[in-house]
Amino acid sequence: MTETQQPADTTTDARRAVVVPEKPALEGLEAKWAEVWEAEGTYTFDRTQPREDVYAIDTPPPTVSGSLHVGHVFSYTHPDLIARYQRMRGKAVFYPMGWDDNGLPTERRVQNYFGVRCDPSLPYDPEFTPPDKPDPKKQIPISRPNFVELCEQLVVEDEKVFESLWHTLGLSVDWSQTYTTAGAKAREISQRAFLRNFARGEAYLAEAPTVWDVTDRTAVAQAEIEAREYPGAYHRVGYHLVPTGSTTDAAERIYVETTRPELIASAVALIAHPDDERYQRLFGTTVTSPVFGVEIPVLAHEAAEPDKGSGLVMCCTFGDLTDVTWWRELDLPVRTVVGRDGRLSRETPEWIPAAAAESYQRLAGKTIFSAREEMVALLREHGDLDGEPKPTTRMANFYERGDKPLEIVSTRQWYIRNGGRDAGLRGEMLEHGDEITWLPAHMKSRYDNWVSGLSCDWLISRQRFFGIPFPVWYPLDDEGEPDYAHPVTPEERSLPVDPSTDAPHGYTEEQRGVPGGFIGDPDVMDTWATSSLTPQIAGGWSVDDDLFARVFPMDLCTQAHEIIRTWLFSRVVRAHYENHATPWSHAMLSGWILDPDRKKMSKSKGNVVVPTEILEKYGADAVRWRAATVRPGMDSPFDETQMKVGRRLAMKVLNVARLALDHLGAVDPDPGAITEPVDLALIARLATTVDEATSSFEAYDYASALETAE
RNA sequence: GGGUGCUUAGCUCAGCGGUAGAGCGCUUCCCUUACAAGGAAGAUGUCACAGGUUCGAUCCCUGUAGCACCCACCA
Repeated sequence: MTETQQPADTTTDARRAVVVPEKPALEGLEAKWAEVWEAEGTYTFDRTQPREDVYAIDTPPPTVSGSLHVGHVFSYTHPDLIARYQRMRGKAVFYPMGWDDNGLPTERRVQNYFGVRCDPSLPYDPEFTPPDKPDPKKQIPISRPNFVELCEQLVVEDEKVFESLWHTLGLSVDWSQTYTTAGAKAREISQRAFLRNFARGEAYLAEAPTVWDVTDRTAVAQAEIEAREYPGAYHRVGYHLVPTGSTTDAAERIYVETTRPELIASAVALIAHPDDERYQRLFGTTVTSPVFGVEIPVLAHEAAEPDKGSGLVMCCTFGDLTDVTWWRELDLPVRTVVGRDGRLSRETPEWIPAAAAESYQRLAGKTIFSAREEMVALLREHGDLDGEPKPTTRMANFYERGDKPLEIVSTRQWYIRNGGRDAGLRGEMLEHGDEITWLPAHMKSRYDNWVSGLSCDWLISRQRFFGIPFPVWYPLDDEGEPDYAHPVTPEERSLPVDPSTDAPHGYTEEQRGVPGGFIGDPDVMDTWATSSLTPQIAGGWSVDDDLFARVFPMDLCTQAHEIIRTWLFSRVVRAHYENHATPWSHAMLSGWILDPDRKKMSKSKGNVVVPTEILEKYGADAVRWRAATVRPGMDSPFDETQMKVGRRLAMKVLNVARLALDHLGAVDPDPGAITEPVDLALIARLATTVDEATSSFEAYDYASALETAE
């Protein structure tokens, strides 16, 4: 080939472009049809239909502050496939879309985007405008109302981006049925449901040890905890058998192995298994803690494992969840040293003897990490550390979005009963699970597994700023102390309320914070406490009961399998209380889209495929085709070479249609007009295909339906 | 430690008690205005492994291994 020659296929293409003027193309079809569907209301829900002619879908409201990857695009295609099938079957399809703009992810995004942080003690500044170039190192403190304003401003922008993507993907959503999880309707419904839970005793306020994230300074629910490996070290620490005036005496010691020596100041007991022969003689006696000389009992409890460490464990209030059990069952005192900021308290606790106050002050105000180092130094100085710390890797609980291990602190929080402390209720929750058709069926075991393993009620309050406030105030007594036992609640018709700006009935704003007056509950509901009501919010429970009666209980919920324990379960809880019903008859769980190395796509791994690019390159039909080949619950590696197959198929369908319309002319609609044996055979074959595809779709097996159709 | 799923062609996956399938990829050839292509032909598998049931097992049962995930696990 010489330099002047063109590659053969290019010349062919060029020639075609001239000869075939109207080259069929997929480009631009998404935008064109999205507009037509919108204008004609093609997917508008027909709310005149009775419940039996309606097919209602509960889809996950995507977190708008996050970013979407191609996995979302795949999983959101799945309910659309079902929606389109049900529409073809004549159902009025209720297919709303929500935006999750609530909670911590939004707060974090606002902090980073605008370079601000919320300081609730500041007054509202109506003049405030965020800096043009935010400095992430120097966040500007702003008031809570200012912060919330920025949140609301940002989520509107985010929602536009998401809606545009869903339009491009061709989801047959009824865009007049959108909701947000932080909007006025969601606030009203969330608050109403909460008030009814409270009135019926299903929601309650309790002061109790709480799993606490020191970074975000908020309580965290059991469902949001994940165990991760975390490096630590065993420290062999000596407790003194004979209380002595001086902790440096060579008194007889017994040893515990702890990874958390910084908590020795909060030790309330040493515990061994009742059958552990090594410690029989010590049960019922007291020992003194190293360095501090605090006297604590040696007790027996079955939860102590003889083969862990020395078999003798230091119970602190609180080091871990087992400590909470011991504290409760053995009636131990609370000796908190770790504060909500993750630092050891600055004041020397009152149970530390005066002689040890100086030692404690070396730890005071330090972070857990620094306090641990200092405590090790103290133990060495006192001769109470046996040998060197032995490095180990252990499992520690983390907030799923956090990067420091969770602490346990005693705080006052709102809970909703979910069966975690009530076997009867737990049984009812399991029965709801039995009523759901799980797709795939084995996903039910995750639900059963989770519900059966619940160990506490559902903690719904968060010490954050952007979220739905609890519609609750507390009266202040003559000393100005809140009376938490007698919360004041609003009338339902005044919802939604913000107790930080609204005064309760019977009080005036001047009485806020003064003795004899009131204070508002400062907390907000966790995002799951709101999204647990998506069927009620989308369906208009308590605000549009006619609509709700036509769409609830719903037919289908679709979601990712990793949020069965959070979103799916919490909706079962709320529907159980509010509607005495299982919220849907079917739950379809999507798997993950993995990268070519079979790793889950995630932003932090940097392996995400951006959906806009892939939609741009191959078109919505190609992406949808690929999504439809992935069966419910299956993980699937993203393979770009597969995209062109779907594109080719879409092109084929388009061209077949053109052939039929342009070359064969109009088809006689009268079936009797078809007499040619070949035509009849083809039509019979088509009928079989339709039958097979239909029965696949009836079983929610869109992948088989696709296979049949192809 | 408890639980779930998976293991079939180079890749992604169907399938099923009766001689192994699709798409992509690969090889060879044909065609060049419905098709950012099309058509025809072809190669490629101890159906993870080991037992058992059966006339017959890739499929059912038991066990083993590997991979993935869920739950529990802070001494």
